[in-house]
Amino acid sequence: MSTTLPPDLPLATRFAALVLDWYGENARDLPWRTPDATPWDVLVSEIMLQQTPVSRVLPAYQEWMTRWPTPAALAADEPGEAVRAWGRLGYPRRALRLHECAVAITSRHGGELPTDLEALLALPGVGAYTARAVASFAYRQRHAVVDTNVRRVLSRVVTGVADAAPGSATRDLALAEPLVPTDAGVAARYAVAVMELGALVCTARAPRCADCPVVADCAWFRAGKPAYDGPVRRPQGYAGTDRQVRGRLLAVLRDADGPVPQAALDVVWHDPVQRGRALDGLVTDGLVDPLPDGRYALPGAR
DNA sequence: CAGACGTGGCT
DNA sequence: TAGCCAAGTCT
Repeated sequence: MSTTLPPDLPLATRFAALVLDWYGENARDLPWRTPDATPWDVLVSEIMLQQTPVSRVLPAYQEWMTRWPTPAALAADEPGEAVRAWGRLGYPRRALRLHECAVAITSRHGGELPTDLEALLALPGVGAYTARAVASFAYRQRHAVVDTNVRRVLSRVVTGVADAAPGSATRDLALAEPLVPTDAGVAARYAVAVMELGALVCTARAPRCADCPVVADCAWFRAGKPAYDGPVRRPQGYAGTDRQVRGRLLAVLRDADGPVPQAALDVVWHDPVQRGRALDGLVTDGLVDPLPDGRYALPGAR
């Protein structure tokens, strides 16, 4: 990567210009980024991409959008079908919330995604990141859009630290805001560009600094790429947890054509106490419906 | 604010 | 191999 930008430009100006230029040549061709992508397309992709890699989202996304191209289409179907189509993307509550989103959008917003941040934030499963992502990517508004990629990039470039400490959304936005270009359209392209840089170059594991367009402005690189020495992140353990049991229980229901007997669920985990707790949790979350006859099913229309 | 919440690929 | 990591949100 090379640049001929004057080195005396303010960091914010240089950073945005360099990242935008890089994005122009290195952006991936993803279906939710096409010019004809609707706000609904953007929202569905954002929800699916929460904690889930692009490679796994791609096939599920294509199938989902073919089946439910509009919020009204999804709202007209049963929530259990959304959970089933979610497949093995993980965190299936997202499927349920996406269905709730579709219902809310259809009933309260005439079937169109709202355009203002407050209304977006009010939708189920839409938080500080996703609301700004939709407002920016779909409506070309000017917002600081901060996800884990952006947090890492800014931590390195601006703060000079290898990784963002677990922090508040307020602090993240304060760090990101000064770098956002003034013009809304430019800001929207900048938002996706910084994320892309974090996803492809300024990665968590083995950053490709040699290919980075802003390496000359990176405080972390200039400091010799010191190792992260901040607060230790909590372990992410999975084996043996309720989450694993929930996953197995739900997989049985996803793969079944209809309601299943208790016995079909009992075989997936040896410990009846943990199994019962996990099943109760799924019912509480609305991911599983206990039927009057003792069987269990994915949530129906009710 | 810390912890819960899935899943699979990569090092 | 075991652990790390992936476009977060909710409580």
